[in-house]
Amino acid sequence: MQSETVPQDVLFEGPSHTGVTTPLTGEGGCPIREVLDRIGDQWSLLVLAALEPGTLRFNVLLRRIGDVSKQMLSRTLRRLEEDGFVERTVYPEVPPRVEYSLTDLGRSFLMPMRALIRWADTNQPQVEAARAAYRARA
Amino acid sequence: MQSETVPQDVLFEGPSHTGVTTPLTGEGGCPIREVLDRIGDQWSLLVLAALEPGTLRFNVLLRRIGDVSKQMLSRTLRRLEEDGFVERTVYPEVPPRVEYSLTDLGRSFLMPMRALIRWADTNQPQVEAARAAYRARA
DNA sequence: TTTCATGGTCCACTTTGTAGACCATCGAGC
DNA sequence: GCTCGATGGTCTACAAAGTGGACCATGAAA
Repeated sequence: MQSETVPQDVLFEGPSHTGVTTPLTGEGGCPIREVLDRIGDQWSLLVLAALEPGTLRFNVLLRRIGDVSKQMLSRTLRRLEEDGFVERTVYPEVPPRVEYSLTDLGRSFLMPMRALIRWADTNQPQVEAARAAYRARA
Repeated sequence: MQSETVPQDVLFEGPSHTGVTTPLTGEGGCPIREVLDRIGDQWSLLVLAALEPGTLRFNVLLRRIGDVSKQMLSRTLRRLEEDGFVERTVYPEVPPRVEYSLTDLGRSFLMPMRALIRWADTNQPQVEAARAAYRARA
C-alpha cells in the first residue's frame, strides 16, 4: 500500500543501465555512497562553491572559507583534483603561485548543488520552526 | 575582468530576499553552511534515502545501512528529527518499538537530493577517468 | 640584513566516531 | 521458574580524523 504510492526505489538503484536495486551496504556501486565519498565531508561543497566565480589561489581560498585548516584545504583540493572537479596549476615563481579552478566536470556539478542550496534557502524557515517545536516538546 | 564573465555569485547569496552576497565565513546565513550543517555528514543522506520507501524501525535501519554504529544512527536520527526531516513514533510495547519516517519536509528534500544522485550516476565514468588520469600522471 | 609572502607538510593535541558491553522488560521455550 | 532472545538505546574504552601552529626554501622589497 505504501510502496505502491512510491514510484520506485530510485534512490538506491545501481548504475541506471543495470536496473538492479542495491541496498545501501557499502559495496555495489550505490550512487549515494558515490556522492558521499566525494562531497560528503565538511569542506568539499564549500570549496566548489568558493571556486564558482573563478580561479583562486590557495591562500585566498583559505581566507575566503575562513575556518578550514591548511591541511584540510590541501587534502580537499587534492581529492577534488583527483576526482576531476578541480584543476591545479602551478606557476614556478617565487614565492610559489598555485591556482585552483573548476573543470567542466566540476562546473556541471554546480547545477544539482544549486538545487540543494535553493532548497535550503527556501525551506530554512520550516527547519527553524521544526527546531522550535522540538525544543518546545522537550 | 574575471568577475564580469561570471553572471553572479548566486551560490553565496544570503536568504534570497536580502539580495546580499555573503562570503562563506561561518556566520551570516550562508545557505551552503545551512545545507552542510544538516546533511554534510557521513550518514544523514543515507538515512533519508533509506527512509524513502517508507517507515522503518531503528534496528532495521541499522541493518539496512550496514556500517553505521548504533550511536551515530541514534544521533543522526535525533538531529533529523530536530530539523523536521524525520518523525519518530514510539509504541509503548515490550520490547519497545520505535518507528522512523520522513515528514513532508523530509520528502521534499529528496527532490534536490535525487538531482545530486542522478548527477553522480551519470558522471561516475568521468570521475573514474579523471582518477585514472591522475594516477597516470603520478 | 631582517622581513615578508607563498604553498604546503609535520607534529601534538582535541574532537569525532566506533565496537561492544550493558540495561530493563516481557514472551516463549524448557 | 529459569534462561534466552529481542527491543532501542546509552556508556565507555579505544581508534580515527581534524586543528592550530611551527616549520621550510626562496627571493624580492625595505
